[in-house]
Amino acid sequence: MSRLSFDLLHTDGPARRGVITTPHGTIQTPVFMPVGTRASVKSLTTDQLARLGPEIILNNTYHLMLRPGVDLVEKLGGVHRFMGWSGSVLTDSGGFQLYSLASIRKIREEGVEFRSHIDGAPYFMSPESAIEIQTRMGVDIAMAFDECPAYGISHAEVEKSMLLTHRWAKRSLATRTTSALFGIVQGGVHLDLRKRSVEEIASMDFDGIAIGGVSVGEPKEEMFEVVNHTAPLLPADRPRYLMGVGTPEDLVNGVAAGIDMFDCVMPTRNARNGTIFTSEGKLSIKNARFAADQGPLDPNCGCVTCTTVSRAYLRHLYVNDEIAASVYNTIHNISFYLDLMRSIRQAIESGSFNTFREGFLSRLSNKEKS
RNA sequence: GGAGAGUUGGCUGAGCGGUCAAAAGCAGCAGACUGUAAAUCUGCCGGGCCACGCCCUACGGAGGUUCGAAUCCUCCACUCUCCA
Repeated sequence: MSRLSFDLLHTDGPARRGVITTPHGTIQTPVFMPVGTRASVKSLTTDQLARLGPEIILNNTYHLMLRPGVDLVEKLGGVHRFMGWSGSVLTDSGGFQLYSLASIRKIREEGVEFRSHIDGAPYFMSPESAIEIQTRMGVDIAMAFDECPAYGISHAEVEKSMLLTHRWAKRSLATRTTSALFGIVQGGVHLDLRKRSVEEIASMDFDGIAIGGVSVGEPKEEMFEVVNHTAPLLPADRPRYLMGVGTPEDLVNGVAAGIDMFDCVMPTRNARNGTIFTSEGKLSIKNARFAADQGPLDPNCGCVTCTTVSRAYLRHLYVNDEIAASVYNTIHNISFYLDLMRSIRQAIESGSFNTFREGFLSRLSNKEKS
């Protein structure tokens, strides 16, 4: 009973089509994982989420550690049972919060002193405790505890941070037991550091490898310079996970670089903020021009939202702060992302990924112009 | 019939001689969001321009005082409260 297995089914150039197997089922890759930070994909019930068909979602160690706390989650049977979710769960280790909550933490060699963003209470997280927490919560895939450096700091500082991430990676791995564990490559936008980081992380026995430290404010060209440079260096026999990415275009481009897994808050957060992803580009449902638009959000979408309600109704819900606006929009955006990944997988299987990609990107750029 | 309070930009509502095209909130319009401190945040919001400066029209209406008025005075209109 291995923690995790990965089978590479097809390749189409650098693009890969595979299957990950966890104790909670199989995951067809390339995959997009909806983010459910606090054991909830915001604005959806677990049932609503399940109907959309994702095979794996994210939770967050830091947030669940603060509330409701690991002891309780463990006592209640782990995150799956806690939220009534039967698919796979990957947890971020809390490493990203070293970046997003930089003002309320102090990093040391042993680990990090956090202040809870909720009540200011002090917490300490180490690589060991981060992995232990994730394991006790019963997640399928845990992430190594890493430091995600901010964009714009010096090469020397990024290197120092990267080396800490490497040392923490070893300690994370030494703590692995039942949950699968992914290592995280860092190195900022510096290609030499990325290469060194891959060499270090890939030499360890992780169940998968992630590229972290992107989409932290760097220009998109730099992000893809890093991804295009780093992904090909990763071992082919393990899943490759690009953390925190991204837009629909980013997913397509990421797959083209050889990435297997993605996660991003964008479809869920943007849904709550009124931005809708469609086959014709994104739109803001707040716009006055949709006030009397009887059409669906996306004419090419078969989701519950698109098959039952109009843009006019969705705008009305949004403008009136109705909770249903978030629900409908989230259902659609997640559906759109999952459909996109399905199309990508089919394209790889049929050896037409490049054609698919070119068509997809040119369709979007045409929309930008018009 | 008597006494008092009030009338400000789409709405609520500050301002009470210059620094006021007029606070703030709401509404409206648009934008951002990438391992979620986010159902959040940002910008615009009288009109016009040869726009980081100028012109026009504006604080119930009409006059007046003043170098200068949304702010002071007079009259008019309307609204509200209290006493008969």
